[in-house]
Amino acid sequence: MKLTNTSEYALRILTYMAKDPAQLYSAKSLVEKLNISDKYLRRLMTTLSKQGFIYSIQGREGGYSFRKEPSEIRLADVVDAVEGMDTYAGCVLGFEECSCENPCVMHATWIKVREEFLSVFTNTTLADIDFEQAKRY
Amino acid sequence: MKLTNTSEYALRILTYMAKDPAQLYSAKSLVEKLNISDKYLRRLMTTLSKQGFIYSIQGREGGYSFRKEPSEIRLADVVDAVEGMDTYAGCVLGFEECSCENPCVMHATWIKVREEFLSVFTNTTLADIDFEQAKRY
DNA sequence: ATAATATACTACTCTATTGTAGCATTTATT
DNA sequence: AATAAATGCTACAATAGAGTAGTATATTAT
Repeated sequence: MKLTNTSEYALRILTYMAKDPAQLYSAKSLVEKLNISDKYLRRLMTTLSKQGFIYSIQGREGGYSFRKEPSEIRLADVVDAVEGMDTYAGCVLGFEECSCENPCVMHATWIKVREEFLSVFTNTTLADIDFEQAKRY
Repeated sequence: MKLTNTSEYALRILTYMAKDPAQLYSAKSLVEKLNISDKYLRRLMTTLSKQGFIYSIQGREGGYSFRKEPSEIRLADVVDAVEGMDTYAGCVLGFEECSCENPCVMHATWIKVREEFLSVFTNTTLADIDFEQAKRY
């Protein structure tokens, strides 16, 4: 029950930006705040830009800002964009053919966990985050 | 929300064996049934043996059988033995210092998912599996 | 125009997981 | 004792994710 580092980074970045969504953020400022390596963050920002979450503005005084409203960005959308959600929707034992109609022995046990994950990640947007309760960023 | 392949394999093997827990299983029979490569399965069986879940009986007519009762093997124990549960207990954004006292912005959202996972995997043993409902194995 | 400052792109390296090959060891059967 | 059939071990190969380096491109201020 662990996202890839890349998904973690993407969520770190976008949740950080969502706290003040109108601002323009430079790669430099994000790197300093979020403890992600410079080059890797830049590459990820390009991905997030191409996926339509953010604008990237090149040149001096450039940076990144939201293209979509935070309320229109679900956590699952972010994960899906950078690593794909397919893995998270699959069988816990790794069987391709597993489904509710053709379940593996773990299916009934696992589905409770999987549904909770999918439910939280599809029903939570960047605008739903309670920034006040957090002691970080 | 995906286990490693190795964890998947370990659970495939042990849940399969748990359906008829008194039996002695050869590596060959497990490979044929469970679609795991021969060498990798053997290595994994040695790990599961060293971790105390199963006996391994060498020589002709050898094989593997349960050392612990299936009712004493929790799913979390299996995952912990082959890949460690630490990753699954951590912060969704990857912050080392994240906790309920010092939460990240995603903490409240993520904890619901994490607790469901930990609860299911620590409260389910190999004996709790409903083999009748499964259409596989 | 030029310099400064920002992002974009491509290719490479590093690391951990996963998978494979070959040989060694063990034990029952004959 | 020899053979056959099983597991054990060590080293290597393949792959994917993560991270790095260097160069190219774009834009603004002067």
